[in-house]
Amino acid sequence: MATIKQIADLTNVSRGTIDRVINNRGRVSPETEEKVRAAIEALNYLPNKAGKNLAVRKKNLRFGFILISPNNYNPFFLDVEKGIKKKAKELETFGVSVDIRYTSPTDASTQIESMDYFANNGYNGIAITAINSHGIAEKIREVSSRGIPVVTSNTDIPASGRLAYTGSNYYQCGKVAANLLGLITNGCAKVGVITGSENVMCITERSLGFRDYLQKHYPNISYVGAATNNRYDEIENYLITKALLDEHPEIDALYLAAAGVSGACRAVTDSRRRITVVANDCVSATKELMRQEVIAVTIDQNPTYQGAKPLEILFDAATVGTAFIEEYYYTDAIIKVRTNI
Amino acid sequence: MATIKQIADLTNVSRGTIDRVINNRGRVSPETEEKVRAAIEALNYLPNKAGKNLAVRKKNLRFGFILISPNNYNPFFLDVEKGIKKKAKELETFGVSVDIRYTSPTDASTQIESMDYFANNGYNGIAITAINSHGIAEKIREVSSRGIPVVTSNTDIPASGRLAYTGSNYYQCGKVAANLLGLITNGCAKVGVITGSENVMCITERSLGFRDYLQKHYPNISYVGAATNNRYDEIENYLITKALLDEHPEIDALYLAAAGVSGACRAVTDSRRRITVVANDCVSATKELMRQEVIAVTIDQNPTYQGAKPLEILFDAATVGTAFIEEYYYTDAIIKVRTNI
DNA sequence: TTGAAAGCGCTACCAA
DNA sequence: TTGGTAGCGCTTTCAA
Repeated sequence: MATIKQIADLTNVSRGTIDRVINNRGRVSPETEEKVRAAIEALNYLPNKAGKNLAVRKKNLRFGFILISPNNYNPFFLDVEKGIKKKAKELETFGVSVDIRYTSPTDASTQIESMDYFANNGYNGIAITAINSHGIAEKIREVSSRGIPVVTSNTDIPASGRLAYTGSNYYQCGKVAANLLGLITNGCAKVGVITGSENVMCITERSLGFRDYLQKHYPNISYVGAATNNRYDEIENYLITKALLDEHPEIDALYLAAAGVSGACRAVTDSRRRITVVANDCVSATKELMRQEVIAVTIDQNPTYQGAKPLEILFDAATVGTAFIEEYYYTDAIIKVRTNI
Repeated sequence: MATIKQIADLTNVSRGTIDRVINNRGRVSPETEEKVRAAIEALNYLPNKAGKNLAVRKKNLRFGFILISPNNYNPFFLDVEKGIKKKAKELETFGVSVDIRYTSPTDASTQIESMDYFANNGYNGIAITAINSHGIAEKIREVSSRGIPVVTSNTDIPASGRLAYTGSNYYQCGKVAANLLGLITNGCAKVGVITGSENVMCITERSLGFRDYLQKHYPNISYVGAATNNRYDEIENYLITKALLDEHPEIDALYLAAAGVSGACRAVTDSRRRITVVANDCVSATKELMRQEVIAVTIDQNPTYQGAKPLEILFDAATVGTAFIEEYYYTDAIIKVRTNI
């Protein structure tokens, strides 16, 4: 509970100099630095957040968020957007402003362009739902090296110099889905999987976790086949699901590893077969389908957190520094059934 | 984003007076008050949290938490305690200190005594995992009317003048448990329920939600019978569960509505029958039993939140005031299976 | 009833 | 390289 002032009194060094030592701003002689550090140690100094929060107003921090457009592509990002806006309001009181730029989930160039825009216009940090592309990785590296921290959200690009990742542990989500499918089918089923483009959603990871867990724990659940949707399109999803079900009349369970639940579920209800459906995420269409008992259970991934947390991380990085920031902020695998949506 | 200073400049009234108006401290003439309120409206003034947080240090706030002892009675409260300690550390930076007093889950007098202790020793707010007793309700009313806000946690006493409640919506938890039991048993089972003392855990609410949902949605699940444990004792729980299972050999599903999973599950494994077990909470014994696939699924209630949130509410009440504080802060019904614990 | 000023802890700036 | 000072927004105290 020591303060900078107390350290100043103890060491007979001015508060400004103490500040320079604490925040490694340089321009301090080795002797005074050592003296100050000793006092910091002795008094067990910890920076006071309230003080910092007040002083940071003068910096007029600005953060940019590059987000897959929820309206044009994937409604999942609606809740991410909610999280962004809520946190942005919260940060207003600290003089922080937040701007969002929306991009396509497939076109890396719009994301790169937005990165440049934020980086070249004085923004102090960037969050991005990053497309899995080499160009993005390079751009993140460049921006980071210019001293602008970047946080990935929802989709990670590990080897890019980004400060942190917030989002799902996709492999685990797949395992949880398999776990539930096993419980619901009493460990006996013929299962099909509907997957999607691997550009954004790390769907391969989910499918992998799903298959691994089934293989290990449920010998009587057989993996019949998978269908892949490479477009962001409910109709395409309907068609590939229908084709899979037609081709495999024995399928009695379905794992929807990607977005596009409406199309897939329409094919399920059209088939008039009794199929246990396990999905991911919890957009409004999913909620409705759970109420209708078409989808039995879904694995959600806390989208509002994925919007809010990156901004919190960037704010912390700008105030208390990057020392205490971890690399991974995984969201829980949140199980939803019709009674807890 | 207006500040008190800006309002002062606009109205030619001093900052102290503005403060008196904003916080209703009185001693302001009607004319100036009106003038100030108009300016507040016009500039859309919102108090700045960072400023308040800094100034509040001088108050040296102290909060008391009255907690059912996790070590002597129910390990569930271990995680509540964790939440308390984490938030207490966080609040240290604002000059706040937090003290915990532990009580029995059955003896109301120790809780009343602790309430008096906190109230008579200058504490600025009290959180309590309240026993359902008339004496407690009266004491909460008394303390509240003395201007010390009280927040109930885990167990509510609505008609007591308490400021807010944080914790489970027990009825909903019961519904979720029934929902899952229905899914896992494919809507066909003979179910028994193990309940416990209704003093603390609102177990009646859970059982009610459970039965209501089964009745409404699963006509082929029959409710065979219930056993009640009135002691906080694993052995008692073992004995009553064993008795229930012996009495009803047809039981193939069990809902553990109360604490005491070890005893109940021992009776289940001893029986060598295949029984689908749905539990509540996620203490370490529960986790282990899920790994062993004795318990299929459990409904958790975010105990750390139940420790942290009451302190946050008391802090907000002491800084920004009680105007924006809601009455109910329900925790989600968190579904846990072996892959997401 | 009102105003002026100090102070909460930290940071930034200018002067030395 | 260091010190002094003003200021972030709010509260409190003392004086008028």
